[in-house]
Amino acid sequence: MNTKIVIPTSEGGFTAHYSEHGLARLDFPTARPEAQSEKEIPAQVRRWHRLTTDALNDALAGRAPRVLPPLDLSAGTEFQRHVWSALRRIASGRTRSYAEVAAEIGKPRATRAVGGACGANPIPVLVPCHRVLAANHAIGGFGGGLDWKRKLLAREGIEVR
DNA sequence: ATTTACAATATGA
DNA sequence: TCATATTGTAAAT
Repeated sequence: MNTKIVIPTSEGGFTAHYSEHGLARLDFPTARPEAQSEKEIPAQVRRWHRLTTDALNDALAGRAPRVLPPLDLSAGTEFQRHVWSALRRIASGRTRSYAEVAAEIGKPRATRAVGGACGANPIPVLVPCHRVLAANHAIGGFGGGLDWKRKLLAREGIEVR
């Protein structure tokens, strides 16, 4: 049972997908606005959605969200969930290298695999995959588009060469 | 069932 | 500077 709701922000309309366990996915604004499935939005989802909206707007303003909705990461593999929880520990305005993230989850040689997990991250911004840079502080890549990564980093006051 | 490509990086030539 | 081994996934073959 899924619910899909668009979140208007200063950067465009993000699309939030909720499962029965919480926020399952967050998509960057698409050029063409998707049809919004209204139907009946469960009261619980609406509560989560308010938290998501607040958290997203805080994040886009360069502030650390004070509260996050429950995240449903059951879609990922065990390795990916480890990476994602490591990402959520990165403080706003701070960065890590792919190698550091790999070391943190106990697999220091899986740096490239970490890149793969970041690319599979279903909840960008709130799971701060954009705070992961290459070891030399180069920007690396970004699945949602490098422009987004630069913008998000700039909002947090992080300089990239 | 194998091979390839990825948002990497350390190492050795 | 360039080639390569390493690691987890997904996609292509």
